[in-house]
Amino acid sequence: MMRKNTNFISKLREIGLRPTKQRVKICQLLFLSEKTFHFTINDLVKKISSEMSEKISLATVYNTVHAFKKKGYIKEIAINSDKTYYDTNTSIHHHFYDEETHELVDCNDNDIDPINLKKNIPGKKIKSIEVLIKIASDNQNQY
Amino acid sequence: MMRKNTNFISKLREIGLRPTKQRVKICQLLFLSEKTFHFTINDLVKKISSEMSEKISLATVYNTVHAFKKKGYIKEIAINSDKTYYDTNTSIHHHFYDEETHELVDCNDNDIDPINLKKNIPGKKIKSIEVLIKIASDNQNQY
DNA sequence: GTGTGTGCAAAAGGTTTGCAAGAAA
DNA sequence: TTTCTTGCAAACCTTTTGCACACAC
Repeated sequence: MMRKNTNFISKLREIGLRPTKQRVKICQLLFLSEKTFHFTINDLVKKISSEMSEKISLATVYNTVHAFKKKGYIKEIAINSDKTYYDTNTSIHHHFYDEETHELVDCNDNDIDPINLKKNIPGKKIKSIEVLIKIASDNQNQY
Repeated sequence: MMRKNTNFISKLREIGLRPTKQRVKICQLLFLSEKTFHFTINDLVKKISSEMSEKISLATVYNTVHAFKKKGYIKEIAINSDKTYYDTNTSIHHHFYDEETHELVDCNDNDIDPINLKKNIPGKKIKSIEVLIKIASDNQNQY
């Protein structure tokens, strides 16, 4: 436990961020568990207030999440939605998005063939390739 | 030209929408050209005000676009939560998204193999499969 | 006339920003 | 002491909503 926090402090230092207690706390919430997961800023804020007496300012949460994203510790998932979804799994993988429940589920590597892109855009570099599979109940219309 | 407008009126009637002059105008802007294109609500509003003296209320633009989407006349593209992007090309196809210019470019069918999904989620139906390829200049970092 | 659709302004929801006070180096 | 970070509130932007008036049928 102490061990973990020390790791987070190094982790933060490595990317040039001062290990403030807010950042270490957010690190714990995002990276302590083995399992990766998806979250929104709101999810994270709720998690924070359920685990701490003092709360972390919204601005700080946004700042920290942006910094982690910039450093590649987390990924943003492309979904047209009213909020931004993040993923603590930064490896290349794809998602199912349930339009009704707004739930996001990982799509296993075995479940989809690798995307084979035959075109490049001159002068441009590919930053990411994401597949989003939108799903909904079997027994209803789209709307 | 008159011919086209008459078509739009039928098109609207077919899906149970009264052909008001606002809806016909938006039809013209979206469907008159052979070429399909991508747009945001803001793009559309600007187009409207550059072509009409009277402008169409924002609420009406949103209502109309939502109605068209619901009826399958246009498609929403999953990119991120900043704004909603629409496509007048409703066929299955994928996109390049330039993170710097925020430009959206169609990915040709020949440029990418069809997505082969081997997994189903029980009780759920697949509504869409979208591939988004994020690109940026060759000569810079991600941010 | 009846029922829809439009326009306006206000509100909502998520996200960003400016700045003073506080913590880390 | 200097520089970075936090917290707060206000600002922002896109999208939604409520309601009176206007239009389509």
